[in-house]
Amino acid sequence: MGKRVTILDVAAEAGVSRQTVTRAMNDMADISVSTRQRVLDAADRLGYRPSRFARNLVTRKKTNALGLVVASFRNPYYTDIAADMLSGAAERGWQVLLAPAVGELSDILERLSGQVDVLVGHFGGPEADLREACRGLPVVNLETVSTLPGLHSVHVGLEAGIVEAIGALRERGARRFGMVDAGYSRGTLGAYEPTPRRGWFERAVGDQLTGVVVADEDTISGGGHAFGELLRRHPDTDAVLMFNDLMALGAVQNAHALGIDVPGRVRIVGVDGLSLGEAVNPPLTTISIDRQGLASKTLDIAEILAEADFASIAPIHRTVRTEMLWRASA
Amino acid sequence: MGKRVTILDVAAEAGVSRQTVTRAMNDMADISVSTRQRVLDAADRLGYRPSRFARNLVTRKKTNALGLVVASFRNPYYTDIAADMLSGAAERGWQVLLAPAVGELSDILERLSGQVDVLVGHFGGPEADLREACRGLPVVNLETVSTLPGLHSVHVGLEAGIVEAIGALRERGARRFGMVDAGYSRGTLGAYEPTPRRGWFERAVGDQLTGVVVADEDTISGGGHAFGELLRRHPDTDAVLMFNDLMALGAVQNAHALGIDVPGRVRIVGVDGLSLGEAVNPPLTTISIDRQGLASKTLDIAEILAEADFASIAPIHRTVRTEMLWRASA
DNA sequence: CGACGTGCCGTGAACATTCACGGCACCGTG
DNA sequence: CACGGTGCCGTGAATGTTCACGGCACGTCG
Repeated sequence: MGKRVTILDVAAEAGVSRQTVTRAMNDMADISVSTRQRVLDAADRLGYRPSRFARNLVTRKKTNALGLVVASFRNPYYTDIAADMLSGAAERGWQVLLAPAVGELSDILERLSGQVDVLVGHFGGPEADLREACRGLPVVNLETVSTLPGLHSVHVGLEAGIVEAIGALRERGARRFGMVDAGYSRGTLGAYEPTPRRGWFERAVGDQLTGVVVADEDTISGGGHAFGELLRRHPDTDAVLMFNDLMALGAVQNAHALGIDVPGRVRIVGVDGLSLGEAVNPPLTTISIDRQGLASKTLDIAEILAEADFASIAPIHRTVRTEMLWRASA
Repeated sequence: MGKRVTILDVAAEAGVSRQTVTRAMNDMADISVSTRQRVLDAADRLGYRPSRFARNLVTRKKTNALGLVVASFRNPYYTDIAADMLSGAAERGWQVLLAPAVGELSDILERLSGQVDVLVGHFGGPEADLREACRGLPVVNLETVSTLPGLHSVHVGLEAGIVEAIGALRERGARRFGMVDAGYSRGTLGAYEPTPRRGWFERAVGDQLTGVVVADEDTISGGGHAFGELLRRHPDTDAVLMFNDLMALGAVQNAHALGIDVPGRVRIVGVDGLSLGEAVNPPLTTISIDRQGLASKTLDIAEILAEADFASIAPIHRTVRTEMLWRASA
């Protein structure tokens, strides 16, 4: 049951041929007004809707589809990127299929792989797994430089941004640096692995490091708690780099609750450049990531991949810059 | 150029038949290991990827696709809904195609209509337009009761929530009520049309109304400014309903900047139930909307629509309840 | 030696639609 | 009447893949 109603059913119902139904449905010429109406009525009566597969199969309009795996919908950073990706894709005539990053990577790819032409997302896991999971499907890895063939990437030049931020903080008098890192559960549960930005931070501050606290959660409250913990353990800290803006928001919030003057006693810097940072007191200073550039560069790569023969294509890598956004928290 | 590489090309390259290529690609039985490898190599060499259209055409697995039009990516309320919709859809084996609500409605629908089975979104415009724009495509209208056939809806019982909130505020001593409404540019640019929730609010407060200010922007800062304006014009206001949480965040923020005690002098209540409300000082009291319920009910309807014959189906309407979330701002 | 099962592979059909082309009736014109 | 043009409609072909089935070679067993 649930037999699909095809164009032939409509044709029979209206007493015409397939082609005439097509003409009626697609507002084409060579059909009389009465016939068109009769066909339309029949289609309506039967609830006919052309199969999108059969249609796209024959009129291969090359309507490209891009599969976007969103790391988290609870962090505006990712939804901003998704938004930019969506509007950019619409401009270029691309379709976007979205999937949340829940469950096993292989499951997600399983769902998407048959439906899209290019896969895009923040894939943290091992490259080999990723490459294996989607054989033949080109992948654009966001914020992760990949080396395997078939894996392209858009990288964020955050290291330079951190160096710049630390330098500027020094000019403003900061001498004792601390950081709140995010828990990176890559693989085994609860296993903490330092994030790349922690390494860049530690290299930048050198011996002026007071300490690093790893937050339990990649959230506002998680960042707030970790910030409090950091200052409890290292009270002499006078500048803190928060893993991202969301957590930095919690830090500013918690500093206010603890009666810690920002930026008087502690300067707080986030990463991302969320506009949400303007809504807090004091407004958040942040290393802003050009999310729009990230999206457009990704789409550039996607377009190249769609055009090319895919067989003979070397990994493409692009980089977006960061920019200091001095507000008031640092 | 750009000639698509089909299964026949791979078959020729590997010196086998179509079916053998299928067997190799889909990990099927009845194929020797060496042949499979040879086919896989050939496919890799040619960059072959099966046409998703042809595949889905023949194995009509009924992989339903849902078109989701997201009103705004800058408001967590909508991204929350999208997130719930996405994960719910994944569980039910649905595909989700996302489109941002930019440009003309007809353009958006034009892009999506050929690709999806059901359309879902916050469509504000006139029903007739909507109905016309997607003939034959079932639509689930979010937060708007629709009357035309083919237009189903999930409605939020916000009126009851507002009544409950006002009652509770009265019990807490509030006597002078104000509201910040959102500018609703439906149709002509800049034309303000009162939102439904303004009407519900005014009916609930009766003669205890001090005033209503319409915000320029549906944002944090827009809400903050409007809140300030409201208190400037009606200093005796002791309770304010903000159009949504995002704007309420701005109100709390601005109250702090203006030295207005919350909830001491003014009680502030938002609408939506965003977790973001916890991150501000004082935490935001809000009329929480069950976004997850909204998403799941929407998917329920979508499933019914996908099963049914569509022809003989009456408009389906569901309602989600609201729940007061007492935090500290009221 | 013949019958039968099994591993491996290939061919016709089907999926639902659109495109290209051809046909039929009708009308007007020379 | 012959001819060409036009409005309307229908038939073969094509799209790229999978499913159902059939065939061939080889080995085993009675």
